[in-house]
Amino acid sequence: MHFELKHTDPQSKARAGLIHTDHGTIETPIFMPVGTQGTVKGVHQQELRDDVEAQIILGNTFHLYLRPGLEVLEGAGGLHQFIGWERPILTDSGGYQVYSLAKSRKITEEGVRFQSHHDGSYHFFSPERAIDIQRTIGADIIMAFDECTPYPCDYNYAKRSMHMTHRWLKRCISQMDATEPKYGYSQALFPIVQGSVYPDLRKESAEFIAAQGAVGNAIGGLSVGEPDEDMYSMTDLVCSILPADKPRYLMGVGTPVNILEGIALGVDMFDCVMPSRNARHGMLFTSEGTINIKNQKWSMDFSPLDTNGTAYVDQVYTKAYLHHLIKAKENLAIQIATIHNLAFYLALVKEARRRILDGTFRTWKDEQVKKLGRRI
RNA sequence: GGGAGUGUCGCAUAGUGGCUAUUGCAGCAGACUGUAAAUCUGUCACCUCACGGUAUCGCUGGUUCGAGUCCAGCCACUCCCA
Repeated sequence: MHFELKHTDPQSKARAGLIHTDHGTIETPIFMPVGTQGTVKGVHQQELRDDVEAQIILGNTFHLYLRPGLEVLEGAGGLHQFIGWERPILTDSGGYQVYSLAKSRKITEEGVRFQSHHDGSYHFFSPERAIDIQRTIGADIIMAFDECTPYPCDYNYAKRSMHMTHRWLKRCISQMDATEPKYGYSQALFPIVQGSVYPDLRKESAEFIAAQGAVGNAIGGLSVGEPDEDMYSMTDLVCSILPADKPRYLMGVGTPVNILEGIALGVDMFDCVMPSRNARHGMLFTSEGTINIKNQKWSMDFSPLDTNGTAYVDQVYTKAYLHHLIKAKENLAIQIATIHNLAFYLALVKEARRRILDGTFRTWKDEQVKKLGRRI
């Protein structure tokens, strides 16, 4: 994998580039739909490719390891083969589950013991194990095993955790060096900056991560409940330290506004469950702002889902129809809403890229931020 | 005509003498950020922005310190026998 920086916006810190992988090229800035269990919930792979126009999707090491398990994944010839997705895949290492499944795990220097929510069995994730599993899954980009700290997070805890994540990173790198890809194409390891919302910790972490010389770098531990201002200031600080010639991935972010602001600060890659999860819960992100399609007020609104939408569902289906489908708990409601939201996110970053390249990003971004944050 | 049974906030339910009438569904809203989430939370008799106030268990009486609960009459519905 290698990154080709095409242009940096002189009026902001936004960048446009290309990430070349063995499964194809990704245009940045990019949003990556989350497909934890080998599926972006509610969307067919063909729709993901042709309607959403996803260029890369995520999988999750912890969840795929628990089910279907490594035997199946290896037997299938890797995750791409297993799920019928020929474009790039990125896997999260399980570091987020250290945060989200805090009730059922125990952290030590050696690694993390998780208790399965399926059968109560115990599973130990070390940095080495996380790499081995990701070798078997076979994603193009794999993440270092880290601890995603919560918010708020005590300074001393954040500091100790960050140093442990750094030590774990060294072990991940060693394990990468000691192993080979299993399916004939290369895999790139991205390390992750931590440090909670503390500038001195973020600076130290970013410098440590930058020094590893990885082909791409990630910012973790944000969008866990902290104010947006903290997310932006930490992102800004970290981006100023991470190398400019490598892609920067802001993990778990975010709302359309978060993403535009992140792009303006120099972030190249984003992922978030928000467009897919919220779609299932009736929340639509549109060019005019967010709407809750479950609200009674849409029952007689026969206008298209999103007049400015680029996906076919935006023009073919009306708000009243989607309102009806979701109230009736029809599966099609989830499919339409998810395709819409993801297509909206992908169109947003595509337009951002175009604006960066033609020099109109900054003013366009400021206009969009005003519109997209609205509730209609 | 005779007999039996049932009436609880839109629907369905719990409640047979004691504190604020239970729960589910539907309805109306809200939340969701590297997915244990097609989930969760609130609200859901009436008035009030709210604090708070006023009611209510088919109807009317009665017994009782106290009635959704016991008694009587009436009304409605269901079932059985003619």
